[in-house]
Amino acid sequence: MAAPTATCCAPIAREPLAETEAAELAVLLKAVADPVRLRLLSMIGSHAGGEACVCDLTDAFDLTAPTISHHLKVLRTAGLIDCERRGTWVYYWIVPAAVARLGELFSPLAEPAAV
Amino acid sequence: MAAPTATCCAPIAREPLAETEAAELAVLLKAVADPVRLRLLSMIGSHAGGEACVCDLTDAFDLTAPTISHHLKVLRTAGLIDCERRGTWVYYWIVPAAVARLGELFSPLAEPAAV
DNA sequence: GTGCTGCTTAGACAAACTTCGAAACACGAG
DNA sequence: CTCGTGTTTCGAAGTTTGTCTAAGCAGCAC
Repeated sequence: MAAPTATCCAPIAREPLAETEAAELAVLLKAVADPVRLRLLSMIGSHAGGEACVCDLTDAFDLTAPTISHHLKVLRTAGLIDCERRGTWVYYWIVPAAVARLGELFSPLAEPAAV
Repeated sequence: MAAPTATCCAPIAREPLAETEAAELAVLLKAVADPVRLRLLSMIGSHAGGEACVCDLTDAFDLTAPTISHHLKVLRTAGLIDCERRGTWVYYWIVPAAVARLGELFSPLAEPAAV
């Protein structure tokens, strides 16, 4: 930390991800790094009208309702989806800005690394 | 499970993520859903020449060498990075195709949900 | 060959995550 | 108001993950 060894290779010229930002993005990624939540997100996103109610989502899985509710809460806490109660049912929809941030994250890394 | 209630909303017209594919993508996402691995990936990707040696990566963290090696192995197992030993040191670089797949995953969901 | 440095593997443990069952809350119907 | 349905919250098991120490393998210097 104090004195670089200077025997290996050049130090990192540009450190694109600070420790704080990495932790913040990891929370976002961890929210989608689960098969159930990934499918939930895609179901909500591909649903006609851009909204899906919990009952539809629950029926699509072999999981109990509390489990689905928990996963939805994780996605909502991460800011990836939002919800509203309309009468008996609760409807969920995607927050495009948050999802777009994930997509943009990997764009610069996907290129073949310029000098 | 057996009989759909048919009282709530329309069934999902298009289910974009099959159970198998979701599980496969979750493995990929879980590999980057960690602050340390996220920073490792960005460090390797932003390093001059597109390659980074382990000694540089280890020095940048307050973690022991085995821990860094473990995280690198997770990224390598996921196919996101590759490595080669050249003499004393081991060099890592990014596999652009694998990273690009992550970026493309969120593109259709980031749009404001067509009808 | 012997010793030193760099990196990985193996095993162990604490923390976090996923899932469940039971209970509580919200809303409409009668 | 009371009841039934839909959804969330509350604890509690079982599993996975992140980190460490100790040990092993690979290559350079002498």
